[in-house]
Amino acid sequence: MKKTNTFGEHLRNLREESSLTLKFVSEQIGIDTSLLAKIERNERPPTKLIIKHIGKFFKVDEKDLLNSFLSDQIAYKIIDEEADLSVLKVAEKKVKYLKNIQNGK
Amino acid sequence: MKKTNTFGEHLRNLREESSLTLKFVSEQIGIDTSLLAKIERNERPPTKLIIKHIGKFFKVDEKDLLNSFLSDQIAYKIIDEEADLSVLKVAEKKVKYLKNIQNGK
DNA sequence: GTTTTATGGACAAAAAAAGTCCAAATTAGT
DNA sequence: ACTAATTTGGACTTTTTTTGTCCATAAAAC
Repeated sequence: MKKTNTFGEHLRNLREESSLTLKFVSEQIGIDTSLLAKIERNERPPTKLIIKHIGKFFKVDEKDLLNSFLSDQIAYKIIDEEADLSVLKVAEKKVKYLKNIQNGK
Repeated sequence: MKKTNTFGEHLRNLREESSLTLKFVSEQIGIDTSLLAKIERNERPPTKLIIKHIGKFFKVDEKDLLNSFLSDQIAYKIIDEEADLSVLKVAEKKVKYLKNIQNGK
């Protein structure tokens, strides 16, 4: 079974499994070392472009990374709004509802 | 059973049920008419402060409104990232995971 | 103990959000 | 149909947030 990790943790794992330094990876990816470090610690969000570069560099599916980051964002939002998990259920219904509207009711 | 509505739809319902105009309500709430109209049509997000004022004005629970808005945000994000609903499940796990970290593992 | 690696915070530039204004469109009232 | 009221749309300005870098300190490796 797959472990539940944050995006940053996942990224750090990828890097450490290949025994690479922040400096090296950040240079390959084209961002500052400090920024990459913060992304790994979930102190800064990655941009879509950075995610793309990460996917390419580590040869992992970009879409998976995007989804991982998206679920992080949602989780962090729930936490810092101190909201109940039930909003996720409501959100799910709304997605379906809104998609119906987009097509034809 | 309660209908699934977006925040804006809910707000519009509240206003129309009391037969009030955008102009009137927006003045009470202290924002421009145009802005309130956009919020009702989900073209602009309400700020927390605006939500507070709305709650006060219509005498509905602010917390409920905040949750309603939060689930909207999540739903819209899922839709425009074209993500699968499964990210919600992942997000749920992450919330639990992150809350554990915050306390003591 | 020196060199490499990682972290923290301050800062500047760029991007996004917030709100207003006003004009155009739609709806209601007569 | 005419007028007045209401709602919508978009352009614009100001504020706030985000993004990324730089540099100094801390920690780890050698």
